[in-house]
Amino acid sequence: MFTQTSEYALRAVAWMAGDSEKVYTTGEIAEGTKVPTSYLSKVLQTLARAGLVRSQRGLGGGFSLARRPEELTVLGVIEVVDPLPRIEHCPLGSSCHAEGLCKLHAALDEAMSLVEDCLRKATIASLLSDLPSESAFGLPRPEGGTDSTQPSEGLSEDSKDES
Amino acid sequence: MFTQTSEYALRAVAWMAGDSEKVYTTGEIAEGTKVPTSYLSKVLQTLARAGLVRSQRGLGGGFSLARRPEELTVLGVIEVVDPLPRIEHCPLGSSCHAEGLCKLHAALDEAMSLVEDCLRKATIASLLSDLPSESAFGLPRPEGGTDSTQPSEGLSEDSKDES
DNA sequence: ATAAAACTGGACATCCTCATCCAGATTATG
DNA sequence: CATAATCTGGATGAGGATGTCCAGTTTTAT
Repeated sequence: MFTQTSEYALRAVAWMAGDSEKVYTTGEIAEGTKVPTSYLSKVLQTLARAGLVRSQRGLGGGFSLARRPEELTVLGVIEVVDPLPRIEHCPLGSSCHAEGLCKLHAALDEAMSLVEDCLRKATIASLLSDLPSESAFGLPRPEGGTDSTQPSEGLSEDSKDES
Repeated sequence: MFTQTSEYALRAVAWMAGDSEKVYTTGEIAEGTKVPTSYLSKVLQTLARAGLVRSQRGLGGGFSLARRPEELTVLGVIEVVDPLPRIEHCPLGSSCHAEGLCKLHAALDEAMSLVEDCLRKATIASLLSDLPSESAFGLPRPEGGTDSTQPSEGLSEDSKDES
């Protein structure tokens, strides 16, 4: 359904969101997510090029989330590494005089749109423990639940440079 | 999202449902659905083994639907050729002490379940013209929406041998 | 400056999906 | 029976997704 690569990317982002400010090395993320280290390296590069994570070379370097977990969605990560293949028009084109084929593809694409809607609503922040008793990690989870910040994924850059 | 093979199988079934009693040769189905003939041959074999279509060798032989279009669902065809990969449990298993990973996979699987629900409701019959003025095919579409006829897909055989 | 840590990017290996081809088996027709 | 039509099933190959490896570059610490 989703590609392995997408799933790896999501594991990495979700895991890094556990401490969304920290800088992790590839090896740390690989160990925490059980993703093959050298392959994860490629996936992280893709995420970095898309601006979802920041990369820092050299001693003490690594990867860190470029946005707050509330601003990241499951769909946004997927779209960066392996976009869902929407069916724009019947693959048989103009020659589709066949009975059900256009409707078939419309039905398949409708299912795809349900997936998109569902995963667009799922922010990375929503994946972290929302059980109030579970805040044993010192993470000052941004209060207020689904707050004012709109999950915006497609932006290539924004000017929030708080470093 | 869905595999090419699933999509081919669905094209074949949907196309054959245009005249659900007729016997089609592989070549006819391939031409009508724009699926590579020799690959379609494999796909039809899979459908035949699963009992969704009947195969008949020899001169005058070919493939025909083994069930009425109202009894076939999009999901049923998919499950036969390339089942949707549901995520039963977190792939990280017992070592998943990570924050969001279990919830991540739960979210992904929830999306999958939406797809299943959506495609289970979509019968092959529903892909044929359902414009009420368009009932030119003598198909008494099961009135009343979700009616009594249960789309039952997984059966390996049933005793409705009306030939 | 030097060394160590860490990402970057290209080359390469492996596996699976998609696709083709063909010899063989089955069936209808004359 | 002989022939043609048709499915069956195995061998084979192309291409992409997945995964590995390593030399090169950047950065920090001493």
